[in-house]
Amino acid sequence: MVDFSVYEKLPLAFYTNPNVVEVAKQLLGKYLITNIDGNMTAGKIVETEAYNGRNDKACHAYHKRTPRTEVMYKKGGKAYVYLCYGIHHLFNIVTNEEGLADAVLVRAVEPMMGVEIMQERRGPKVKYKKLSAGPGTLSQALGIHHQYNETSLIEDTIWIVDGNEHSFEIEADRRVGVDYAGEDALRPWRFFIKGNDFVSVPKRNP
DNA sequence: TCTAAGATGGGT
DNA sequence: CCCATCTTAGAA
Repeated sequence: MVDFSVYEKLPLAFYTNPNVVEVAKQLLGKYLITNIDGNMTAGKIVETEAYNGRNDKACHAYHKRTPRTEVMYKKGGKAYVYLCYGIHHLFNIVTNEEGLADAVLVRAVEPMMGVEIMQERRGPKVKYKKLSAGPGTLSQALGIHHQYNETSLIEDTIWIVDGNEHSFEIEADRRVGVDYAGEDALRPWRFFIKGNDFVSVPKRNP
């Protein structure tokens, strides 16, 4: 079992980066940790998507500030968790400075710690490789509910550490499920670790 | 007020 | 392929 206490929590400056696409790539290989209901669980981030509030129609905050998207306008380093299809709680990381609404959707993690807890949360019939291989399932596995919207990632409920993993290749492809965004749906803003078993959707053939 | 649609996932 | 399930945003 890995001792995560030796790793440093990512500082606020990591999240206030004005380039959300860069942050989405940098998040790959980092460990997302939660301490919820007295249970510590962690997963390696293996798939992310970047969303830009100013030039990207796929972003919930594109040219509009509403109660739901308000958190994205805050300073980077907070969680944006929203309910999708009335069922799934999708976890995003708010980035950029206050007033600039960018976020990174975490689409998949590889279980690293608390696997028994994750299995318990997901149910007994779920196979290991399906524990956290998707944006809805990883939230369930890590215990992230939309009540954690606006949670600071600099505190001790949900946070991210740098495990100094660099031995992987990054692949890029279109984002999933954003066809409504027209030409912006074509942007290659989904990033994932090549060959990782927990990536939710394989790369399209070019 | 009313309603359509949604950054999904699991089952047939 | 079908559908669960409910908030949100935008229309009326």
